[in-house]
Parts: sequence; C-alpha cells; structure tokens
Amino acid sequence: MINLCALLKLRKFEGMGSLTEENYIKSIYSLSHQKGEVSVSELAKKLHVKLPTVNSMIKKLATKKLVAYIPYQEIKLTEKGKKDALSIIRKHRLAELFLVQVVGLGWEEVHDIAEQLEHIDSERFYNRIDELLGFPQADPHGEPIPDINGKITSKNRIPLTDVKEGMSVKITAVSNDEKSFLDHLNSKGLQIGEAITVRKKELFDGSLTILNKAKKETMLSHLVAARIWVELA
Amino acid sequence: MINLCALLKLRKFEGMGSLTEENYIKSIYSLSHQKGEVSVSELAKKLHVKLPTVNSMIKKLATKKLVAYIPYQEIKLTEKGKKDALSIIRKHRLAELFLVQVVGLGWEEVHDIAEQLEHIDSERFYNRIDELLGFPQADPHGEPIPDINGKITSKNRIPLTDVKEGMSVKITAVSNDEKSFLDHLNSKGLQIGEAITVRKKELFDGSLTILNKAKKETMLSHLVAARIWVELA
DNA sequence: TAAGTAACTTAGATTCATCTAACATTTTTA
DNA sequence: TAAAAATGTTAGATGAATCTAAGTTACTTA
Repeated sequence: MINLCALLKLRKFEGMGSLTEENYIKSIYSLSHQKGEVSVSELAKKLHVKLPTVNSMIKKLATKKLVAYIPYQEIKLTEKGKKDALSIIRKHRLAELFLVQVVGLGWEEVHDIAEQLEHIDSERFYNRIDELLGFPQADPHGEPIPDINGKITSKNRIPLTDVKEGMSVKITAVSNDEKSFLDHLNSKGLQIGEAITVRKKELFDGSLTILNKAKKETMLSHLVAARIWVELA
Repeated sequence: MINLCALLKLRKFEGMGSLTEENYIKSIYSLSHQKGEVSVSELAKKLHVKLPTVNSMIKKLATKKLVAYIPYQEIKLTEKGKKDALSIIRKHRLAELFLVQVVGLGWEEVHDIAEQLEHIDSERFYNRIDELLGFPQADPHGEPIPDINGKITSKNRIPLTDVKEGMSVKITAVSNDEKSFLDHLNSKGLQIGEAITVRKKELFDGSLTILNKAKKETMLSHLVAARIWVELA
C-alpha cells in the first residue's frame, strides 16, 4: 500500500519496526530506568492501552528478539532492543533541542512534536541536525542525548528534594516533559542551568522555599521539587 | 493504544484523517493537476496498491465528504478535500525548503524526508518554519508553496521542450523529485534560477543542446527537458 | 497457610488498510 | 455494432493493533 503508510514500507526494508513497536521499545526502556522492573500493567498505563494489548505486543517483540520475555516475569529489553531504544531516544532528544534552538519553540511545547519527529526514518537528517547543534550532550530538559553509537554521557545528579537547607545547587534536568509542569516552572522563572539555594524545607508537606539567582524567593511543592534534578555547586 | 500510533489519536481529535487518508488526498490532488482526470487505476499505480484497495478507500473518503465519488466516474476532491490537500502540500514544500536552507541537505535528497515530515501534526511547527524562511513562495524544486490559507501564487511557465532554438530562458521549476533525475541535473550543473539558452533542437529524438551561464554546452534528452519548466527572460 | 486480591494470559471480536478472485461496466477496435 | 480489452466494483480473506470477557498465576494479608 504505502503500507499503512509510506513510512512503514521503508522501515520494513531497513529492518526497523512499526511506529507502534518503536513506542513500546522506547517505553520499556524508560520505565526500566525509572522504576527498575517493567511490568505489563505499567506499560499498559504508560501507553494508554489495555493489558492484553501489551501482552500480545510483548510476545511479538519477543519473537523479534527485541525483548526477553518469560510469562509472568519482568519484561526486559535484549541488547538489540536497547540499541533500538537508544536510537529512538537519540532522535527524540535531538529533535527537542533542534526545535528549541533552531526552530525557536519553547521547552514546554516541544515534547509532543518530538514525539512525532522521533519516528522520522533518515540517518542523514538526524546526523546533520546533530552536527548543526554541535553534537550536544543534553536536550532542553537536561536529559542526556545518546551519541550515534548509543553512548550516553550522564552527569551526577540528585533530586532537589534531597538537598539540605542552606545548600546552593544548579538545576541540570527535569524528569517530566508535560506542558503544565514546564509552564509552572516558567512561571517561577526556573530553567536548566539556573543556580538556586534551598532556604527552607517544610517537614509537614515536603515543600521547599528556594532563592533564585535574582534573589527572589519561591515556594515549590514536594511533587514539583521531586521532578527537578540538580548538581552540587 | 497511542492508537496505532500517538499521531493518529491526535488526528482523530482534530478531525484530520489517518496518514493513509492524507496520502490518498494528496495523490488525488496532484494527479488531477498533472492529468486532469483522476482514475482508480492511476491512483493505484501512484500509491502502489491494487485497484480494490483504492476503490474502498475512495468510498471511505466519500463518506467523509473529502471526495465526490460516483461509481465508474472520475474521482474528484470536494472543497474540503482540496483544502486538506493544500495543507499537506504546504507542509511538504515547507519541509523541503527547510531541509535545504536550514538543515543543509541537497535538493536531490529532501523529497523522501519531506514525505514523512508532511504528516507532522503541529500548526506551531509549520508556521514557525514558514516565518523562519521568510514566508517563501517556492520550494527547492521551484514548486509553489501554498500559504496558510491554501492560496498558491504560481508563475507563468512553459516546459523547456517548447522553447524555440536561440531563445534564452530561466529555469523556474522541475516537475520531478526523483533523486536520479536531480542527480542528473546536478551533474550538468543545472539548478533553479539558472539562465540557459537553447542552441539546437534535434527533430529526430527531441533532444536539445543548451548553453548554460558558464557558456558551457550540454545535451539534454527530450525526457529530461520535458521535466524542466522555464520562464521567458 | 488459605482466601482474597492484584496482575497476567488466553480466546475471540473489531477496525483499518490491504489483498485475491470473481463479476460488472465502459471503452476500444475489428 | 459485437467482441475483446481495459477499467472498475464487490465479496471475502489477511495481518496489525486494538478491545472485552473469562480464566490463570502470583502476591498479600488476615
């Protein structure tokens, strides 16, 4: 046909999976890094599908040697699966940075577009963008960008909630791409690279008061602080 | 699921069709401009699918009021269908120009990537690119880019084969995006905007000898010349 | 540790875009 | 203008990705 769409036809020839398969692989990879073990139900929640859908897709990916699957056990990517995942994540993060730095969009609005761009099948396109951006190491949210071989250079980082009162730190990443969250940070004038000092931590609700570069105080809820990664100054 | 893919889900909410539907609409539009009447078999050839596949998709598009279809008759887009087609063509051509001017790829290699980028669902993305490129009127192959309202500003043009011996003209467009064709033009040093003079036209095979800006003579086959559009100087 | 609950799997149905085989209409041409 | 060829349509099947309903396995807890 143009095979569900022209994209898929090309993918077939080049041994790549469908868009759907790519989304599963990517989600398994990121869940395994967020939560350690990946279960059918977590994947289902993340992809907004029902359990049996995940179950059958996992079996399909297993026959393709992208995941190692034993019934009732944890879902794991094979080496090939990891390689594919890193390739997609590389494309996603390069796309995000490109959208911010070249196209001129805000960090709060690039995720959904990158979610589509990550499926573009063109080495040329992504290698050229990588070059254009000077082989960057992190995307606009501070997440590391795998290089062309899938290698990641990541920094030491701790969640803002772990920082003691009085300490000064630098924001290096945020672990959430939702527009509402990033709009919230924008409204507080917080961005990657920003130096902040933790003034006070409330025992009651875990919220904390910080001082930003402009010496202005702001309060962050525990939920928000937990999604902000920092490095010690 | 992320509904066959995340893309489709969004499309649904925004009333847009699937990737496949977009490809049909776009093909109907361009065939109708190339050949006047669009038939099931021409569409099938263009999309690399069999006749019944086209037949059922046409019926589906008809129920969506995107094409006006009467069995055994010519396939025509409705006004809504045309509007959609122009929106996709706009995205394709903006993408091509962007890939050449910003990403730095050659005009012979951008078609296949644009074929994928044209399905990106983001007004923001395309309007930003349009702005970045200075609201361009033509893509790297000289084809006009519809504006945000679908309006096309096209120039008077004639095929190079219609130019009389001795006349000087300027290349304004090529009506073919294939890499092999564009590589061929590259090898002869021909590009959009280039001024050329027709030296000789062979009656036997329709080939012609031209003189380029650098005063160098080249021979072009009839097939090649027929795909080059020019305007009189 | 047995019962109850949560997580997972299987079975079978649905929708989309495709296919092949068979049939119908239209156009060409002898 | 009737037969042959080309083009178009219908019917029914397939594979991908999903669903619901029902049945299994594993974990929790009383």
